[in-house]
Amino acid sequence: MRIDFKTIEAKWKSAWDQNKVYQVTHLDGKPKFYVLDMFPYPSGSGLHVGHPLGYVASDIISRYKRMSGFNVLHPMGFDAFGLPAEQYAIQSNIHPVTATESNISRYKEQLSNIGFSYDWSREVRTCDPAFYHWTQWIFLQLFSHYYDQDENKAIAISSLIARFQKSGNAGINAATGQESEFTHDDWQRMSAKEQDDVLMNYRLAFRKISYVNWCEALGTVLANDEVKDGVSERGGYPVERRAMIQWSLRVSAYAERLLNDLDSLEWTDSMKAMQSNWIGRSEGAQLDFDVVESEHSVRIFTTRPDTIYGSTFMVLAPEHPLVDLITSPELKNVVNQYKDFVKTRSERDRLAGTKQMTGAFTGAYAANPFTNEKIQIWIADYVLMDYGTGAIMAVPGDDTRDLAFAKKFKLPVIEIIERPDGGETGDRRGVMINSQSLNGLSVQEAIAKILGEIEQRKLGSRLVQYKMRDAIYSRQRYWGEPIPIVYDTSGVAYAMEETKLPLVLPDLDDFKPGGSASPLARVTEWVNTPNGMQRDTDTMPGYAGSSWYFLRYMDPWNKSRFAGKDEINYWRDVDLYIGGTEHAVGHLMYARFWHKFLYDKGLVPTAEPFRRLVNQGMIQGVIEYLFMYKEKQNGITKFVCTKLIADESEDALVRIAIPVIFVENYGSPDSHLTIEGIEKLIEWRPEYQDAIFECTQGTYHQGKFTPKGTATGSKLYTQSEIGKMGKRYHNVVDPNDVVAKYGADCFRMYEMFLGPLEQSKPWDTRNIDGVSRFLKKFWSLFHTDDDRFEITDEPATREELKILHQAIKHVRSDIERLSLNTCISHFMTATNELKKLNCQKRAVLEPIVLLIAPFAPFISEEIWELLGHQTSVHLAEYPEFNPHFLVEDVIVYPVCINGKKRTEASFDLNASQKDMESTVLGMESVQKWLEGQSIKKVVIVPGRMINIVI
RNA sequence: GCCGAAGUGGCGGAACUGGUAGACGCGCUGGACUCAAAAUCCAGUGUCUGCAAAGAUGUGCGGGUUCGAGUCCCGCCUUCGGUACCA
Repeated sequence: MRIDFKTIEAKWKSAWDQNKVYQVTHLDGKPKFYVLDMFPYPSGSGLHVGHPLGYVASDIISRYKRMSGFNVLHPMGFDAFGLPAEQYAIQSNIHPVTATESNISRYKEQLSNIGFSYDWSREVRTCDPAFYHWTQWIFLQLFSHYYDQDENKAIAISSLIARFQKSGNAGINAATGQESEFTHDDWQRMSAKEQDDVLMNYRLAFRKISYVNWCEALGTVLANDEVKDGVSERGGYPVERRAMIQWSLRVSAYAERLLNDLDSLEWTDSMKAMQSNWIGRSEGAQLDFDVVESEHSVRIFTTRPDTIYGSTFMVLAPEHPLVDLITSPELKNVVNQYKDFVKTRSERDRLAGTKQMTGAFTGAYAANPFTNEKIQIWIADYVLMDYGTGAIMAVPGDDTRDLAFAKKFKLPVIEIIERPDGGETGDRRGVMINSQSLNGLSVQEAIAKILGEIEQRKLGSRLVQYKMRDAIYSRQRYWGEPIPIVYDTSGVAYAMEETKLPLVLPDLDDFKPGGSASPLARVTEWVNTPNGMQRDTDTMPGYAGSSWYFLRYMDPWNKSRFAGKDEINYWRDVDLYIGGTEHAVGHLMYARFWHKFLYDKGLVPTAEPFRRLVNQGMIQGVIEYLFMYKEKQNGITKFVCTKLIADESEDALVRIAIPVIFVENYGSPDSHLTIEGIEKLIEWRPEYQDAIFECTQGTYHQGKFTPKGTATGSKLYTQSEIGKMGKRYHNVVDPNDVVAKYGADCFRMYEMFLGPLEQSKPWDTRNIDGVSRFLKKFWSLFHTDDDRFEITDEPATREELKILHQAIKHVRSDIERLSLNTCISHFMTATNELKKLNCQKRAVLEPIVLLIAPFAPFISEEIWELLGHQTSVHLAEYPEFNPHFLVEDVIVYPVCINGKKRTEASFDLNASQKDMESTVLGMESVQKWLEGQSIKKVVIVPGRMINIVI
C-alpha cells in the first residue's frame, strides 16, 4: 500500500490556488479570527526545518478555526529591510533589491510546499514603496505629536505650539527632555532653529545628540535591544558609546501604559516578565544636594530615601554636565584623566572588568540635606549618565557597590540598618539605626516616613523611574526606509509633505556603509532637493516596518490610508500571534508602542495589538565536531580521535564542524567516522586529501588504511552536540527534502509531534518514520489490501462511536490549548483502535477525516473527494463532540472517617458498561454499598472519579 | 546577583482543575510472512524479586499537607532562557 503524495499534493495545491480557497474578505457575517506568524527575514540560506514550526502550528489553528465557523485572516509577508538582508547583499555583492527578490521567491516556494493556507493575495513586503510609504507616514505622525501626561495620550504638536505662544511651557505636563522653562515672550523671541530645538524635546520622534551604541564593523548605531553583552546581536561585533546626533522615538513616554497593559494580555509569564524587566519601573524620590560654596546643586534619584542618614559621599557619572563646573582647579587634571580613561573603555571592557571600582575625587563637597554633613563628590563609571539623574547619594552602609567603592577609596561608612544574623549589605530585613527620627523603624516604614518629610521640607519629590530608554531610530545604512525629513539651511527639520511620500530609496551601486554617515549622504543629487533643502540621509531601523505590518494585512491594497477604517474595525487585533522569544523586548515592545500611539489617534480600535502570544521553541540540530591539531605537523594536517587523546591538552586541538551525514551514529556517544566517512570528508574538502587520520585501530592516509594490529574496522570518533541549525555547522535540514521524501502532511505532523510547541527540541529524522507509518495506516482505513477505496454505510457500533467521540473530545480541547503534539497521539490511538476493529464505516471515518484535516490537509482533501464530496474539506464543518459517549469507567474511592480511624475501599463500577447509563447503575450500586454508612455528600463529575465525603 | 521556565523509562514525551504514572511514537526483544532481506503484521518492554500468579519499588533531593501528590506547601540541587554596576 502506497500513498502517492506527490501527485496528491500537486493536485490540491493547484486546486486551492485556482479556487482561491484561502482568500478572505472582511465582508462576512461570521466572527473574525486573526492568526499571525512573525514574518521572516528572507535570508540567503532559505528556510530550514526550524522556521516552519510556528507556521505549521498557526496553520493548524487557522484551518481549525475556519472549519469552526470563523472568518480567518491568516496572512504572510516578508520583513525585507534591515541589517541581515543588507549584510547578505554586501557579502554576496548582489544588490539588495535583487537578492531580496530571489530570496523571497525561494521562501515562497518552500512555504507553498508545506501546504499553508495563507491568503497570499495579502502578502506585504516592508521594502515595497507601497508599504513603506505608510511606515514613513506613521513616523511623521510621531514626529508631529507629543505626549501629554495630563491627558495621558499623544496630542498634536500644533496645539503645543499654540500653548507656547500663549503662555510658554509653564504648566505643560509632557514627556519631554526640555529642562528649562520659558515664557510666551521667550518663545516669540526664539529663532526658528531655537524653536525647532525646543520642539524636538517634545516630539515623539525627535532628533538630538545622545550617547548611542556605535558599531564600527556594521557602520551604524544600534538600539539597546540590538546589543547583547556589549557586542552587536547581529554578527557579534564590538559596540562603543559615542555621542551622535540621532533620531529617537520617545518610547519612555508610554512606559507606564506598556507596563500596566501587560496584565490584559494572554502572554506567558516569562514573556511578560521580560517586558516588565526591560521597562524596569522603580519608585523612589529625587532630592537636591547643594554643592558647598557654590550656587550649584546636584539632583539625585534614589529608591531608598530611608538610607539618607547613611549617605557619606556622592558619585556623579563621568559625563555629568556638572562635573566641569564643580571640580576644584587643582584636581582638574586628575578628573580629566579619569574621564579620558572612561572614554577609552568600551562597553565590553566595562562589563568584563567586573567589580573593579574606579573613580576620581572632584574636590567639591555637598551638604547632606538631612544632616548638613559635608560629603565628598566623586565621579565613577559605575554611575550611568542615562539612568535616573546620572548622580547618586552613596550609602555604603546599605549598597554593595557603594561599599566596594568606599573601601577602595577609604571613604567613611555608617551602618544604618541593624540586620538579623546573616543579613548582608542590601538586605531589607532589620531596623533603622543611626538615622535620627527613623531609628527603630522597618525599612518600609522608614521609606514612608522620610518621603513625607522630604515633601514637607520641600527637599525633593516622589518620582517613578523607568529603565527603558528612548529607542534610537537612525541607521547609517542603505537598506531601509529613508527618514522623510528635510532640513533648511539653518538646520530646522521639516516633515516631508505626505503627498510626496514615499520617499523612495535611490538605486545605488555602492551601498556599503560609509563611516559615520549613511551611504545615501554620498548621493548629492538626492540629498539636495530642488527647493534648496537637504534630505536626512539616515534610514530607519529593522523594527520600523515590523512595528505595524500586521495592520497592513487587513487591507494591503489601500492607496489612500495605511489600512481602511472598515477593515481595521472588522479585524481589530491579532487573536493569536506565534513567533520566537528573541523578539521579546525588540519588535514586540515597539509594535505595542506604535499601536498605542495609533490608538491615541483613534486610528485603531484596541490598545493592544496582540491578544494572545505563543512562542514556539527552536528546532535544534546535531552538530558533529572532528578534532585536528592546531599546528600542522610537517605541513600535514592531522586529525585525531578524541577518545584516544583525552589526556592531551585541549589547547593543541581545534574542532571543526562537519556534515552530520558523514557520521555514523550521529548525535550519540558513539558518533564516529568510518573509513567511508573519511573518504566522503576528503571528497567534500579536498584540502584534506593529504591529512593523516588517526583512528582507533590504525591510521588512514592518502587512501590507505594501515591497521595497528590484527583489528578489522576502525573508528574516528567525533564529538556530538545539540545546538543551532545553521550553515556554519553543516547541519541544515531543508524542508523541501523532507517533504519530497515523506510528503507535506508527514512533515507537518512530525514537526508537531516532536514535542510541545514552546519547547526547543532537536530535529531527529529517525523518529519521522512513526508518523509516516501512521499516515499509511490512516490511509489504509479507507482502502482494501489491493488499494481500492472502500467504505460502507453500516451504522456504527457503540464501541466505534466511543472511539470517535473520544478522539473528537481530546483533539478539540488540545487544539484550543495548542497542545498539538498530543492531538497527533489521539489520532494514532483512534486509528489503531479502528484498525483493530476493522472499521470501514462512513459514519465513523468521515468525521475523523474532518478532525485530521487541519493537520494533514492534502491527504484529508484527497480522501474527502473519494468520499464523494464536492467542496473542499477545509470549508466543511469541524465535527462536534457528542457528550453522550463521554462517561468512562467509573472508579469510586469512598472514604470513611470514624473518629481517628479511617478505612478505605475502592471498586470499579461495572467496568464493562462504559457510557452514560452505567453511571446511573453505578450510582445505585454505590448507594447500596454505602447503606448504613452516614453519607454527607456525593460528588459526581462525568468521566471522572466519584468522591464521597462522609 | 535578580527575574522566569523546567527536571518523569534506553530516547522524544503523555497525565486538563490532586484520583489506576509512563498515553502516543521511537528503540529494543521474541514471533508470523519470505529461499532470504526489506516492508508489513502480532506479542512483550520502568526497575527489582519470581517459571508464573503476584509482590515490592518508582516522577531531581529532603521534609510537609491529604484518604490519595508527578501535580499543592516549605527547604535544597541541577539545567535552560532573560537581564544586570539601573542607584
